[in-house]
Order: sequence, then C-alpha cells, then structure tokens
Amino acid sequence: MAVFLSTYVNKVDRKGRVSVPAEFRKVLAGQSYQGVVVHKSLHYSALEGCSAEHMEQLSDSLETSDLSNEDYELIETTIFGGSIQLPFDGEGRIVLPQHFCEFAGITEEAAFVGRRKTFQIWEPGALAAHESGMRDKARSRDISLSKIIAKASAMRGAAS
Amino acid sequence: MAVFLSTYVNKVDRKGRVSVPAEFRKVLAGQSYQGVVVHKSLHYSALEGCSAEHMEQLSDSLETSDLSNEDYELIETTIFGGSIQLPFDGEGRIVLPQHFCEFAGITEEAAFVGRRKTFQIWEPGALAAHESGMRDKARSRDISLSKIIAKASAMRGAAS
DNA sequence: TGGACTATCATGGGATTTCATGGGCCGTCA
DNA sequence: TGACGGCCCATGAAATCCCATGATAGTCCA
Repeated sequence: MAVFLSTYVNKVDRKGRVSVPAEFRKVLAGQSYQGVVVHKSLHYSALEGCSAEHMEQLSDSLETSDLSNEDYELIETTIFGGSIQLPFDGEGRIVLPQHFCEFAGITEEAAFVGRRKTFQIWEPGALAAHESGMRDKARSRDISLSKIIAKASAMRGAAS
Repeated sequence: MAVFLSTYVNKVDRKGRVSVPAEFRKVLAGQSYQGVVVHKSLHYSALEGCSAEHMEQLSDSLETSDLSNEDYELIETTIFGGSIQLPFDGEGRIVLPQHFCEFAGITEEAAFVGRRKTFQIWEPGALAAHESGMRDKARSRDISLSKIIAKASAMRGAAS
C-alpha cells in the first residue's frame, strides 16, 4: 500500500542534506521522477512534500474544479509557483533550499510526517508542539475513529 | 468475518520484539500486507492496532465523511502521522518503537486486547487497572448483556 | 481413559543486510 | 581559482532474517 505513514526524524548534515526515510522512498519507487516535490505549507510553519505524480494529479484536479478565479490564482501562485523539485542523490537524500529551512525553522534535524498521499517536513520541536495541540483537540472533541468508519460504511451502504 | 478477540500477554525481548498472538495473526492472514498498523490511543495510555486494510478503510471513510477541514487535519496528523506499519518477522513478531513503548509504559510484557476490528496493546498492569475501572463503571450503570441482546431481538421481531 | 506423539507457538540468539550519516573527490560555472 | 553542487565510497548502528529451543496444547491410538 503506497501511502506515506508514520513520522521519521533525520539529521541535516552540514551540506544541508537530509535522508528521505527509506519507507517514503519505497512509496516513490517505480515513479519516473526519482525525487520529491516540496512547497511551503499554507497553514503551518512546515513544508509539504509529495511525489511529482501527485502534483500532476493536483494540477488536473484544479482544472476540473469549480474554484473561483481568485482561489485558482492563489493556488497557482503559492503552490505551483512556490514548489521545487528535489532529486534524490545516490543515497536517497535531498537538499532543502535555505529559505525553505528558514521558513520551517529547520536547522539540525527534520521530521518527516506521513499524511497518506503527501507528507510534511517539520522542525522536530515545532512538530511536537503542534502534535500535542492536535491530540488535545481530538480528545476534547471526543473523536472516535471507529464511529467515523461505521458512519462512512453506513453511508456507503445506503448509497449502494 | 474473523475478529480480534480475547487478551494475550506476551514478552518483549531485549530487542524490543513481541510476538503477535497467533490468533490475531490468523485474522490478518491472507491480507496483502503481512503486519499491523499501530498508533497511540487518543484516550488511553495504550496503543491501538489494526490491519493495513482497516487503515485504508479509515482513509476512505475520511474522504467521504463530512468532517470539517480542521477535524480532517487533526486526524491526518495524529493518526496517520502517528501511525507506523510494523511488518511481521518470520516468527510473527513485531518491533514496537521505543517511543510507543514509553507512551504505553510497556517494558517487559505487552498485553494484546482484541476489540473486534482493532486491538489494543497495553502494559499489563495498566490494563488491569483500566479493566477494573471499566468493570466498576459497567456495574454502576447496570449494564446487562443479556438485556441488550433481548432488546435487540425484540426490535428485530417488531420490524419484520 | 490415559499416555505418547506431534504440531503449533512463544522466545532467544547469532548472522546478515539495510540504512542513515559523514567525508572526500571531481567536475562546472562564475 | 575558488565555491558549489553532484557523485561515489566508508562506516557504525539499527533493523531484518534465519535457525534453535522449550513449552504447551492438541491429537491419535491403544
């Protein structure tokens, strides 16, 4: 199953190189472009990454969507304009451009967070803060996964 | 359909390996991914486990559900970012990452608790405490399985 | 019914491979 | 010529695989 899962923390060496987790590279294996596409997150002090293929899908989706012209412009500029293709070196590492690192506050270590079709790259401390906040929120709202599944299954059942 | 049932306590060896109970492995048998997906429980000091397939269901459910963007984000970060795929070794064992063990307080032994479609992994002592608490609660609320079954049967009878 | 034989399973240890990480070399382009 | 990026190699640690062992439960036969 080819989705990005789990969180890995890797070191940034003095050349600015970071190993992309092997598990993530396996997800990307077999694709034409051996590397990742990265852009700044719209919501967080973090970077968003995905496969080049996923980026193309997103592009196609945009064209068929009913976004307003303004939103369309916005996404084109911020996401596509701000994206960069980062090829793997022989060992599966990428080099994050400096202004990306600064944006996310990444210096010594980078945390790769799987989010199914995409992943994020965080400064580990910032991620920890973000995560604990998220957990608290989830707890306080009493989110139950099994209920979500049950509900969705019921909807699928009703639809079919 | 096979479901996770009953509780098994297995040892964690010095490499951090634990045998997944054979009965649980039988439930997973025949699936494409030979292993389990584990994440931290939102509510307890325990780990939640399920099949990769179940995780995909959850993933699909998320997309078709009417969650707010925020809730969606929340789940992606806490569950998918916090999940890990643990493949079985040749003997049906998995290796729990240290981070997860600490979260659940697991050191020497791990208790696998079947919960139908999913299961939990507890430190045995914590589980005992948790269970007795639950038992008291159930007693105080006068929950009776036979009544629940009888009631459901009556409803089915009335409907048909 | 009881006892022996067998299959399954949890557990342990050693060997091997993978992976992250670091450093060095050699081009290219300014 | 000097800085930088790209490429290759070295290394230690960690994960993975493979085989051995003991215990338990289950089965079969007398």
